[in-house]
Amino acid sequence: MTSRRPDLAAMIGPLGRTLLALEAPILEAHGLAMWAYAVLLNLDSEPVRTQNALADAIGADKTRIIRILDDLAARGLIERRPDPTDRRVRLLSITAEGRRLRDATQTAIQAAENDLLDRLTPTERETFLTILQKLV
Amino acid sequence: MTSRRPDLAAMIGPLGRTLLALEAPILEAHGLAMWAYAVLLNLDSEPVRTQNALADAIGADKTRIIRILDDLAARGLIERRPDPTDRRVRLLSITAEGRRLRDATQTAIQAAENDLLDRLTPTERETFLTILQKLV
DNA sequence: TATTGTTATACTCTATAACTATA
DNA sequence: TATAGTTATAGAGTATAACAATA
Repeated sequence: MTSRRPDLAAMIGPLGRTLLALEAPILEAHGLAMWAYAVLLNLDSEPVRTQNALADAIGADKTRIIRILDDLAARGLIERRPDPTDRRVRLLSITAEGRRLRDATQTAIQAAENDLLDRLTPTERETFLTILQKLV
Repeated sequence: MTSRRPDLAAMIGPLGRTLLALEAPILEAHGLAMWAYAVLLNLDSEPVRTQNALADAIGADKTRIIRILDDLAARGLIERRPDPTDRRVRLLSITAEGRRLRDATQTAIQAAENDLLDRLTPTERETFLTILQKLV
């Protein structure tokens, strides 16, 4: 017997597109491409070893993030230096300015997302976010 | 003060990719491309007037679905005939065979999705689906 | 020989613009 | 003139394969 619910993907897909459309102008206003923002989000205090690992972490592919890292480094938002112990690998870290930009952008984005989440009751909202984290 | 939650998009995005990867082999096994499946899902008993409307409904663009409709029609899964009252527009309807294929595919997909949803308690699962529908 | 990062290339997906046929 | 559908083309995004440096 079919459960007769909408497909999960049929809901997640459009929701994702909505969020993307919501973020696009905010990202542009902050001078960040989507993947650049994803990179900044995944660079925290501790440096990330290997660009490969970073690419995996954000669901991209290693060849794709190179241009993005070039740009971010050129703008002083991240630092990319060779690992002294293995000069093949690059240690990636976010700079103070990068962190500032990332946080400002995130604040704006989450504010926009909150407008959407306001359709939910506070409990629903809490539950939804918890479950999402559980699924991802 | 920042809420310090992960961005909604940062969770929906990867979840969407996961679902896509989950569906890909199932869709292929049933001989359906992703957008073709989306079309079949949105065609129910009542015919859809204008391809434009259908494209909007699935978040695609009118030029994109034409090839897909051609293919589906050639395979007898949908019917596309001119509206007698305005011969510019096409009336789109799903055939019995199309419905059969769509339902079989959906059953398989939802079964796969259920494996993922099994990480949740029954109540969480219920709430999650309800909230998702509310947001989309 | 294997691995990290890089570059160049090919491929897919999507959007834009121009065309037709109807109205 | 405006609209539905179509086609052709260009552009963006992504993946594949080959390369250099290091281990």
